[in-house]
Amino acid sequence: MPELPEVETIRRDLVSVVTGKQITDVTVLLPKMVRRQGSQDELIGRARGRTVQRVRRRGKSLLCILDSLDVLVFRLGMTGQLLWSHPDCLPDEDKHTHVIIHFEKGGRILFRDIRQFGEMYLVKKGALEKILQMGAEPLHKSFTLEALKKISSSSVKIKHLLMDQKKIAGIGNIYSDEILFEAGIHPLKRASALAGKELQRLHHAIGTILREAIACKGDTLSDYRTPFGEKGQYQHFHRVYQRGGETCRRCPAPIVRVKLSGRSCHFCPSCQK
DNA sequence: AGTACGCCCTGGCCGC
DNA sequence: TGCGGCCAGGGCGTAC
Repeated sequence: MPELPEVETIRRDLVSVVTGKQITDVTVLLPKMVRRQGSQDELIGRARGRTVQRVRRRGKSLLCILDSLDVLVFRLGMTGQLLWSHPDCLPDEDKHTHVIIHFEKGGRILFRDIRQFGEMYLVKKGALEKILQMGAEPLHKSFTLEALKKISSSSVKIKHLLMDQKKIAGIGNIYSDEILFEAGIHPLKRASALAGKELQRLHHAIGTILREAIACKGDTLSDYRTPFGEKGQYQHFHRVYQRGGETCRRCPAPIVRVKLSGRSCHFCPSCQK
């Protein structure tokens, strides 16, 4: 479940190996992973021979900006991985490897995805924001308390608001639970009902939790790996996520788990009001 | 406008 | 040992 901290970790690793490198070919093993293109051949044709100028991230999407000003977009869904493979350092492709980006001198990015919820596509740089339709970048300096206040005017549950990619980009089920615990806010509370102090705590918690998780190289509950095959470490620091029934880290109450439109939601009923 | 649910999909886990 | 059934859920489409 790569969320912002995991994708940011992937980005930081990939920057060092693909920046300035030429894409020599693209192998598509599972065509449905390539979306929005007229055909997979169109994507292959436009990517082949181009050089990666920059590797960026927007929300949970990883972006490779090519010298043609085409952008190669990867969305990893639940179980997507971008693994760096080189003649001197495995891994090799397997049945879950759906696309391979070949680089000069033998380097490859393997796009693996066990559940196949991910996707990739190529888009003109100028059309990127319109197609992504993403909200604020929570770690960007433009994401001020005022910006959060504006977003929070709706009456949706705050847990849903945090996970709404059109409002705030990059937060998923794990980090929304962790952020709300850190802020001491009940996940079912209406966004518009949050007091000024609560919004302040929420704004602070978003930055704190996401930065903490990036420092841990993300969260490996099952499938997530960095491009170099490392696991993240943030799972060892969960306050609430997947701790249903266990004791709260701040008080004697047990962590509660509820279902919220098909998603699990964890919180401390005593610390989060 | 908000909410719920099914769909896509695989592997892990449980009970028999 | 194996097999059916259920669960996990990001994002999207649809229904209420």
